Amino acid sequence: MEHASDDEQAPEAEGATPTQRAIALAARELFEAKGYGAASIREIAKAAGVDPALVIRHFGSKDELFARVIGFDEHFAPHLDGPLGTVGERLTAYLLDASHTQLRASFSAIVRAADHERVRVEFQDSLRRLLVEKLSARMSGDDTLLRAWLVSAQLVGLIHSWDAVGGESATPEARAQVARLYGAAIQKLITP
Amino acid sequence: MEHASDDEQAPEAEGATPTQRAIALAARELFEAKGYGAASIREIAKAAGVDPALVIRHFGSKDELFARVIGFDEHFAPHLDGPLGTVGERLTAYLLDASHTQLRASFSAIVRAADHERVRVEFQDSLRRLLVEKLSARMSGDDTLLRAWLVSAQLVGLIHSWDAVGGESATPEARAQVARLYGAAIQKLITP
DNA sequence: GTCTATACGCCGATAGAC
DNA sequence: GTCTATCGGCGTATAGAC
Repeated sequence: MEHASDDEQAPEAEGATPTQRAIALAARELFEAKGYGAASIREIAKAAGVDPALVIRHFGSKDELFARVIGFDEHFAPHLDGPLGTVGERLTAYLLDASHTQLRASFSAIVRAADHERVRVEFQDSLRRLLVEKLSARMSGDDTLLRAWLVSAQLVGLIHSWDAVGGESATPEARAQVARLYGAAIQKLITP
Repeated sequence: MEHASDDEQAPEAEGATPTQRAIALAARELFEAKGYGAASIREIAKAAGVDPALVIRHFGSKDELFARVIGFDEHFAPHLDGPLGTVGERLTAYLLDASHTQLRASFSAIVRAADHERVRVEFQDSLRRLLVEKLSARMSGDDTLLRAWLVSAQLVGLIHSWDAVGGESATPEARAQVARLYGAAIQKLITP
C-alpha cells in the first residue's frame, strides 16, 4: 500500500507543500524525542505552526503520520554488501555508532510503538524489504529466510534493550565491545 | 520499589479483597489479549463488574495495574540451572513451547508496552533480577553481566518478532527449529 | 473502609463554515 | 485550503453515600 490516493507526495520531497514539510519535520523530531505515545498531534501542530486539524487532513491519522516520517529507509542496505563473514558485526557496529543517533532514535521509536498493530505490521514489512530479503538472498544453507528474520529479531532486541546495556552514554569502546559480542551472536545465524 | 504503601497486597494473594482479585484477573486477561493500549480501564472495570474509579483507587494508575498483574515471575529461573552449554537452546525452547501461550502473551504485552517509560523500566528491573543476574553468575570470562544483558535482549527481540517468524500458528517442528537456531545464537554469548 | 457518581482535562478525529 | 466547533473516549481525581 504505497499510496492511499493519487495526489500524495513524500512529505519531505520537492512536490510537498511547505505546510506538509513543516508538519513532517516537527512530527519526526517529536516522535524521535518523545516516542509515539507522548508526542500528541496538537503538540506537533503547534511546533509546526499549523492547526491540529490540518495534520489529520494532510496525513489521515496519527498512525499514518508516524509511518510516513519515521523509518530507516535504505540505511542497512550498504552494510549487507561487504564480506558475508563479518556482516553481523558490521551491522551491529553501524547501528550502535555514536554518530547515528537519529537512526537509533527512529528505530527505537518504531520498536517501542509496537503496541499499535498498524505500526508493527508496517515495521515488519519494512524490515522484510530492506533487510531480511536482501540478507537472505546472500545466505546459503537451510532456512535462509527464517535465519534472516531471526537476525532482524536480534537487532530489534538490541535496540529495545539499548538503554539497559549502556545507551547513548556508552563510550566508543563500550559500543565496539557490544558490536563485537552481539555481532558474533548475529553472525552465528548468517554463517553458522 | 516493592511497596507504595504498607497495606498493599499481592492482587491475587490470600489477603486481597475479592474485588481486587476480580480486577486483577480481568486486567490480566484483557492486557494479555488486547495489549496495554487497547485494554482500557473502563473495559477492565466492566469485565470485573466494578466501577472504573475503583480500579484507580486500588491500583493507583493504569501503569501500576499493568506492572502488578503482568509479569513472568520465576518462570526463567528453573531453566538457568541445567548444563550451561545448552542453556541457550533450553531457554528459547521453553519460551516458544506451544503450551506456554500465557507466558508469551505476558512477555509480549510487556515488550510491546515499551512506549511507557514506567513499564519499560520495571520490565528491565524484572529481567535483571530474574534472568540477567542469575545467568551472569553462572558465566565465566569477561563482561559476564553485559553478555547476560545481551542474552535478555535477544529474547526480547524474539518475542517482538515472533509473529513474523511463525507466531502461535507455528508447528512444534518449526518451534523446535527456531529454538535450535536462535538458541545457538544465544549460546554464543553464554559460552563463546 | 468500600464503593458510586460525577467531573476535569486531555486525546485523536470529524463536519462544516469561511 | 484552512480554521472553528465539537464529538466520543481516555486516564484520573474527588466528594460523599453505604
